[in-house]
Amino acid sequence: MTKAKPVRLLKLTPLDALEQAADCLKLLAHPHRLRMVQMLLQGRFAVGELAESCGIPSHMASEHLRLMQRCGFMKNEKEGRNAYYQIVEPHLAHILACIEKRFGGKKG
Amino acid sequence: MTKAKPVRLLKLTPLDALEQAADCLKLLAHPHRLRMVQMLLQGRFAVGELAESCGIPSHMASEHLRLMQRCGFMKNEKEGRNAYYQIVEPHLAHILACIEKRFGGKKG
DNA sequence: TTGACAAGTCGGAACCTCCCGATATATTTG
DNA sequence: CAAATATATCGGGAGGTTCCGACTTGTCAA
Repeated sequence: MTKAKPVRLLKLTPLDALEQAADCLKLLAHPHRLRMVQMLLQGRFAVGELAESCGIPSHMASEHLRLMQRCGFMKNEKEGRNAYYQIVEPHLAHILACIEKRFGGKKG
Repeated sequence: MTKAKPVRLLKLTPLDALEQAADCLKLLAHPHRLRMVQMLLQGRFAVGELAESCGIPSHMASEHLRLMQRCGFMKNEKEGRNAYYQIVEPHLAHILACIEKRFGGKKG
């Protein structure tokens, strides 16, 4: 026997799946995008409303939303001159819940 | 009354807390760091073992670990010429569970 | 049709992250 | 002591992200 590494019964996610996961987390890892996701999990909002709540110009909100739409987090519906976005990735609710639990879902 | 924005009873995390959250997520958003966290949630490992499992040189693992230590995710214990790392942020387990549920905790 | 408004797109500057080779420090072994 | 091993640190180049102003497109209202 050659040193016999103790393999300790690990459950490891393959690295290429972790790479996908990392890409999704990178997308979430932005305060304005987190705020938009948090709002959209609670209601229906147009780009301008999301932008105002983040304190950014609406063309930047539009870019953030486009990124999140591309990776399958959300879709949009046009209505007159407004565009309403909607979460379509169900796991976002779980992850946001984790984040809120750690970073002030409650008072402090 | 002036237009009376419908405030829709939203629960919003303040932007500065979301900024902290985003910083933590950025740190997690890397396939090798995710693998290391996943391993350390299941056992005790030295830098070299973590590095080997990620397929990277150990001095790079060391850097990743230092970043995660700085932000309070983990601490280390030296033992002879080895350094063993240990998760100290309890919420990492929850977030990793979310990630595994979405990105192949099981087979596919 | 004209003007105002909402949303989306484009190009570029500033900044940050990732990765690497080289080097440093500490510990054990001969 | 010198050599080997494990970990940590440093400097820099490549590539990516964020943000912004300027512009375009599409819609509604007068």
